[in-house]
Amino acid sequence: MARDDVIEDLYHQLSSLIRRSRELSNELHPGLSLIAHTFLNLVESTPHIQASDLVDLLGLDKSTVSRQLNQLFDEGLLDREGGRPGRRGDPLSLTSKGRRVLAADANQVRSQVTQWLADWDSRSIADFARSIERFNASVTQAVLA
Amino acid sequence: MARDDVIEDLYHQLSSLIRRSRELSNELHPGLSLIAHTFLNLVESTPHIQASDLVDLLGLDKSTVSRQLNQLFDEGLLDREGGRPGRRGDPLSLTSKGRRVLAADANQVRSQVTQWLADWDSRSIADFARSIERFNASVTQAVLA
DNA sequence: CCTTATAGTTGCACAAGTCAACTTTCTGAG
DNA sequence: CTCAGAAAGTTGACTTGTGCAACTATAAGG
Repeated sequence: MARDDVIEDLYHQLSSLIRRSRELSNELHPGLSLIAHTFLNLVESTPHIQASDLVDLLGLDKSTVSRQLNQLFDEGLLDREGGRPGRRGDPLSLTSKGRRVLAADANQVRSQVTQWLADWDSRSIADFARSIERFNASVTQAVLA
Repeated sequence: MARDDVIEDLYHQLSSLIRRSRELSNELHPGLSLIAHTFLNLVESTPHIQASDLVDLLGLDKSTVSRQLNQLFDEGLLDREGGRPGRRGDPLSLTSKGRRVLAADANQVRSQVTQWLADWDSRSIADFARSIERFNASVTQAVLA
């Protein structure tokens, strides 16, 4: 297969995947949205993370991050250490409810994905994950360049 | 690595990819949206395709398809053979402008992806595409079951 | 202290989707 | 043949995630 065709093919597969992403999200997270899960996950795994870090890490607009965070505050999943909205550089942390919800969600994700991939051997899954990672890195690099 | 960890890892990679999908789309299609590209592509490659086929093929709501199509009509990229809006089962086709725009866009996509994947060998790209395809199929199968 | 750069918030707009209600248009049973 | 009901499309109201720009509050350095 010529390189152009290989690339064309990848593009089509990628498109399908992306088009289905909303559906995947819904299946995966009956409770949390993908973006909420991502936020909670980052907060859990990154001590002293603050809003602006999320902006950088996720490449989102600060307004998006602000609103998303406020929603998580309102739902009682996240804590603004110090509790003062608008306070610059205030470290974020999970509430115990947040920890619970995130754990439950992660569980759900794991079992859902496990079900999807029932007939994949672990090697193929790992290879797939590596490919995506490499792809993400390639794109990042190309965009920065 | 335990299977759970492999799966967890895949999930994270998948999440990153999905989160970036909007960005990817924008890079890829300065002109057409991903969804518009998909529509035009399907219409081009499927003789006598009609709106309801798009609904089935893409798993979208008919209202979404209807609006999307009408936008493409308005932009003069698509033809409703017979020109009667609302007519059931009316076959869709590209206008010459549509054909032109699609070709240009496909070109742009190809060169953009080629640039991203500059240091991948074709084999890896093909493998990646196969993995996504398999993944999509696995999900479909699991959802149907 | 006061100025200024920056973090966070808010208003406005938009794209893509859903759902449900409605309108057309076909079609098949009588 | 006709007309009732199924299917295809359209439309309206709403949701979610996003960006941009203008604004406000805050921290920090001279």
